[in-house]
Amino acid sequence: MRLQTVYRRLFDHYGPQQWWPAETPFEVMVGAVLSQNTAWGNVERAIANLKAASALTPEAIAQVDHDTLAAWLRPSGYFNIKAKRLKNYCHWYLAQGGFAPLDALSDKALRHAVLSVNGVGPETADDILLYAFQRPVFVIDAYTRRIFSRLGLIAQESGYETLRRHFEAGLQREPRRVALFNEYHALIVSHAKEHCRVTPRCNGCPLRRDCPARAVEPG
DNA sequence: AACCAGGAGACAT
DNA sequence: ATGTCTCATGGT
Repeated sequence: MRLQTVYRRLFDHYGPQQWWPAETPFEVMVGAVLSQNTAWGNVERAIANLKAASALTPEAIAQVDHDTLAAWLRPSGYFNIKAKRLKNYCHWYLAQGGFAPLDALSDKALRHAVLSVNGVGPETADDILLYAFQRPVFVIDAYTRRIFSRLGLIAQESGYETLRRHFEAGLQREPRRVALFNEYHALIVSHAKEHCRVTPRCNGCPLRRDCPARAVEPG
């Protein structure tokens, strides 16, 4: 089955997703770090804390002391390490001069720059590139691996870069790649939450005709 | 009451 | 290059 076919089925079933759920590019960046291996609802609580403290700015996060920041981040889990990572990111972001100078970089240069921040790995970097900078990178996450390996379209043991290139190459000829990659990743997350968790819930799954996992829970 | 959630880094091998 | 640990809250 082609990647385009999976996309069409997901879109027809779930509709447009309107991602990323954030009001500004900087909020996307913060959410990208806080969402590492964490349920999104918990991320929202932490971001609400930052907003309530008027601290959802790179300056505020860079300047506040560790314990205060960690307390705001508490609901999103890993609050000590995420406080460090967020501070790392904000110090770097301010040192670069903020959004505009970074936005002037090429896709490749920007990705390399964002990845240089300690605490920003490949998925977090690609969240930031796609959803904050509108660059055509395909985000790979645990859901993507799970769904497409269950469909038999990828090997589960493939590394991040291998998978990213596979998706980007498979969708190379599509028009409006940024909008497509944006919507595709969001649809993957919505689909995983409803039907493709660790223990699959295949009843009503729009991909079940082609998914071997349906045998686990006949639907 | 285990299991899971929109990962990444440090470290050893 | 690849495998194992750690980090931690909140919902199911």
